[in-house]
Amino acid sequence: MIRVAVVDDQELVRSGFVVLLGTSPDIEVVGEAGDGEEAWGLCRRTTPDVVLMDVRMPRMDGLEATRRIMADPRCARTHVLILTTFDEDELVHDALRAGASGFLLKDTRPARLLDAIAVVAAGDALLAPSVTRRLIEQFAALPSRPMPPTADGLTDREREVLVAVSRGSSNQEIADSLHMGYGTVKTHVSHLLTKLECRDRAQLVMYAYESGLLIPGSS
Amino acid sequence: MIRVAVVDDQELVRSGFVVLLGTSPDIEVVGEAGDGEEAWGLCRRTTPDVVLMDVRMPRMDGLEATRRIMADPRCARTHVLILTTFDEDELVHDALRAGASGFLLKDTRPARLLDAIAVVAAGDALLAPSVTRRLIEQFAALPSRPMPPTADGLTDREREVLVAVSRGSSNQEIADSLHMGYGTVKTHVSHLLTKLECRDRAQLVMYAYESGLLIPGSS
DNA sequence: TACCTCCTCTGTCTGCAGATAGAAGCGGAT
DNA sequence: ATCCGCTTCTATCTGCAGACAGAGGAGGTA
Repeated sequence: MIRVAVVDDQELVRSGFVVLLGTSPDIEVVGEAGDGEEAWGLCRRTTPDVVLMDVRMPRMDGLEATRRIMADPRCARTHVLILTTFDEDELVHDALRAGASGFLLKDTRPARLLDAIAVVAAGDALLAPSVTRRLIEQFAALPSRPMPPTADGLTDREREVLVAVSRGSSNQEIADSLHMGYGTVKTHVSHLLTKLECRDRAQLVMYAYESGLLIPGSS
Repeated sequence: MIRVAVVDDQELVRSGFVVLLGTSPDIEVVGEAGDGEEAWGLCRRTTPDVVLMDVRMPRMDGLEATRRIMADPRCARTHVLILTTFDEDELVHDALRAGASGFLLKDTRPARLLDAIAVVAAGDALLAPSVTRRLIEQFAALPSRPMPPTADGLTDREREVLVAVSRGSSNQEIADSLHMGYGTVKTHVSHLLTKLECRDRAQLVMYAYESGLLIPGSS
C-alpha cells in the first residue's frame, strides 16, 4: 500500500486527485494540504511515501515546501512528485534542485499518474516527456567527460600531479600525498608546463578546468 | 500510424518485439536489422518514425548507428529509442549524446514500451525510471548559474583581478591590461588571498571555477 | 643485449609571488 | 565636516616556483 499526500490550493483539483487515487487498490490517501506550510506539517505527522505537490500556492509555494520536506530527517522516506500546469525550464530546474523525484504536468493521463506514483514510491524518478526531452538536450550539450579527458601526451603520473596542482596543492604537499620527492614533483610540473604550453601552475589549473579534466563541483 | 524499425542482433528478441508491436493498432513494423550497419541502411531506405535500438551488436554497435542516423539528413524525422539490458551511467551518457530520444531497459513492461514509442514518435523523450533518477541527481549537483555568481565580500576591482588571475595572467600582465600599477595588482591579489582564504594564485584559480565565477568553455 | 620511455632524484640559479607596512586621493555616509 | 571603505601606489624582504642540466633504476620492446 502506497501512502500518498495531496497538496494543492484549489479544493476542486485536490478532491479530483483524491477520487482518482481512490480507484487504485494500492494507494491510500493519508492527507490533504492547501499550501506549503500545511504540506510540511502534514508530512511531518503522516510521513507519506509520496507527495503530489502543486507549485503555485499561497503562503509557501511547493518548491520551498519540497526543500523543507527533503531537509527534514522525519520525512526521510518521503518522495515529492511535482504536479503543475506550467512547463518552464526554470521551474523544472528549481524543482529538481529542491529534491523532487518527479515532475509531471497536470494534463497527464490518469493511468500514467498512478503509474508515476508507483515509480516514485519505489525510489526511482520520472519526468513529463517534454521535460525529459529538454533535460536531455541540456545534458547532451554539457562538456562530455570521456571525450576530452584530454588524452594529451601526458603520462599517468603527470596527470596525477596535474590534478593535485589544480587542487591548489604546493609542490611539497604533492610530494607528500603522492609519495615522491620534492624534486620529482618539480620535474613533473616542469614537464606539464612544457607539454601543455603553460607558464605557471595557475595556468595549469585553468587548463585542467577548461579541458574538462576537472569539473567544478565534482571534487 | 507509427512506423517502427526493430534492431537487435538476437533473432528471438527481435521477433518478440515484432509480435508485441503487432498487438498495437497504431504501430507498423517497417523493418528489422541485426547490427548497426544494417540498421543505418534500413533507416535510410524506410525512414521509420521510431527505431528500437539494441546497444551490444556485432560489426557496429547501437550507439554508433544512432550517431550516424541522427547525422543523416535523410533520417531527419527518425527518433531512436535505446533498449538495453545494461543500466550503466556511461552507456546512458553516450546514448543521449549520440542523439537518442529515449533509454529503456529490456525489463520494461510491454504496455509501457508501447506508450514510450508513442511519446518518442511525438518528438518528446523518455527514460527508464532508474535512469531518470540518476540523471536528476547529476543534474541537481551541477553548479546552478544564478546562485553562486559569488557575491562574496569582494569589491568590483578585486573581482576583475580575480578573473584575470584565473586566466593565467601574471601580475605584470594584469597591471597592463587593467591599467594599474604592478604594486596595486599585488595589493589586490593579497586581499583576494586573505578574503578567500587561499594560499596562492593557483588556489584562486580553483576557487574561481568551483564557485561558478568562471565556467569552463565560457571564456 | 640494446634501446626507449617513464619515474625517480639531485643539484644550482633566477625571479616572480606574496607578506607586511605605510601613505594618499576619492567618494559616500553620518 | 568627518569618518570609512575602495583604490591607488611605494618599498622591503622571504621563499617557493620554475628553468636547466644531469643521472640512475624499472619496465617493455625489438
